[in-house]
Amino acid sequence: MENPLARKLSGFAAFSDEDRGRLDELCVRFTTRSAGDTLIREGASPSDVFLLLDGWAYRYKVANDGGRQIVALMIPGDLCDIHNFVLKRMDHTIALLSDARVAAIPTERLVALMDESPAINRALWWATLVDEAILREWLLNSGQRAAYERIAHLFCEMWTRMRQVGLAEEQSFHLPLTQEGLGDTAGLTSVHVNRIVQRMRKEGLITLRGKQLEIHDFERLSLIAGFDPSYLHLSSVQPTPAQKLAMAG
Amino acid sequence: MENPLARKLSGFAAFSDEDRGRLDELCVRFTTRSAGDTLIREGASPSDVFLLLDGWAYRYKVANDGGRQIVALMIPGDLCDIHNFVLKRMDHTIALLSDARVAAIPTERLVALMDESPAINRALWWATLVDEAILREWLLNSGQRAAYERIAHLFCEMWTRMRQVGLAEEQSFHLPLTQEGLGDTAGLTSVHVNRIVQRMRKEGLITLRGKQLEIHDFERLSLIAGFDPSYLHLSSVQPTPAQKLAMAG
DNA sequence: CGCGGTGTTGACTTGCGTCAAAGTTCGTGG
DNA sequence: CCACGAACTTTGACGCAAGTCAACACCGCG
Repeated sequence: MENPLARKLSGFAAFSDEDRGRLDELCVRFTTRSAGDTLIREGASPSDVFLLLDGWAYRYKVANDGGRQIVALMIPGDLCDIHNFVLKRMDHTIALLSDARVAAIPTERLVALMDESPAINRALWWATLVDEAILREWLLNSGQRAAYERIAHLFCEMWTRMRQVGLAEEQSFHLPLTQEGLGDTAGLTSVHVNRIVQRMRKEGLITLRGKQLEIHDFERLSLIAGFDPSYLHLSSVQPTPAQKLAMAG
Repeated sequence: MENPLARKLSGFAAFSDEDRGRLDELCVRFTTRSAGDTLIREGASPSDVFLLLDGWAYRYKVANDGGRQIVALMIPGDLCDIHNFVLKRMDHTIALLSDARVAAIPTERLVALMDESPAINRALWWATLVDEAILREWLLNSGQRAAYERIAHLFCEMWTRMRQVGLAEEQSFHLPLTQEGLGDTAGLTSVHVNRIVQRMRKEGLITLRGKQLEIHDFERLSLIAGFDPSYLHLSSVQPTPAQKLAMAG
């Protein structure tokens, strides 16, 4: 499967050949950008919507005291900002975690596409609402879970999402985040993230080396995290260990 | 102004008389519910979208250990779940914080409306994207701000939103949240919320009594919170003290 | 081969949680 | 109109998870 957008959206629904063609068309013109590049800055009013073809990006906001909060992680197939077809100003910044190929889609093109195809329109709603659902889960993560569980949850989510777009192995995937990046995502210090990663290693749960994360025991990890993938709203998901446990108990 | 949905959406754009009529039509059939009632339960697949005409509601999720996280507060004019026209299962629960009047709009009606009127379609996208923007700000709040700032930020946001729909006085508004509710929203214990509220009182910032919040010094409060309302994407907002400071410095 | 960005470790501090007991407010029914 | 109980608020003593600071080690890259 070539087109990562189609691959992602097909987690929600199937498309006609015609729609398939329209989606493919969006991906043909792209540029290559390097890790660390800022795609869209807070306050800007971009006229393009960016589509990640390859590599990782992230949204972040900064607090008054300079603390950075990563509010979303984006992987291939994710649209960087549908927002801008309605909202005038970006309320956060988007930057790249790794080198990436990025397609810039003129906003009008996307709007036209939603008019042309009800299926695509619906699929874009789906993608937006899933992003929102992920934010809710992250808020639960930040507000209610201890650091150890939080990191476990983040690992489970990213493995599941990478899996869905065909970019994760059975046990491992590329995770281009430093420990500081993990901290900024989970609302923790890099020092504390380090201690947690150490502990996960000691307990045989994971290997994390050179931006490659290997999960040795996904079942145990998801139990620790209280991870239940239903918030990702994928059309077909297996029940997780946590769910099975809930059903049994 | 009668219709709270129209009042809210007009924070984004003006509507033709025809669209105005369509929006009014949505509000005619409503039921009255009491504080504490659950509107939609996690896991359900509702066939109606609820519109809050009156009173407050909230979305929440619970963690494995029983901790409750409030992931959204809803005030009159807010739509409880556009989600369900695309997503099959609710990933969170919606309940009432106060007695409320609620209009149930059949999902198909809403979908039809979006087809009939591009302006309404756009406005609903706007409302959804603003909800998402609020979630991002809450995540920043939870992840990066200290407890005192967090509560201050919550107060600033809710005053601003209540103001926008015409339900806040110059200095005060009805806030039907217990201190435990504030805690579940901000990721804090009710005990700690209490200590913070005490401190805010001592510093002359607020009066909080019997679900009525009075903000004596919004400017100071928003400076403490680092509150910048631009994430609410209202069409016309005054620059805040925090913004003025940033511009000056 | 050296440098900058990471990761690792230890000692120390602190904000917030926990537990537990009073105090207060409010709605309800006698 | 009062009495009662339930829900909410307040207070204090204490513990701990996570932050801070600082030094050092590692690793990959130019």
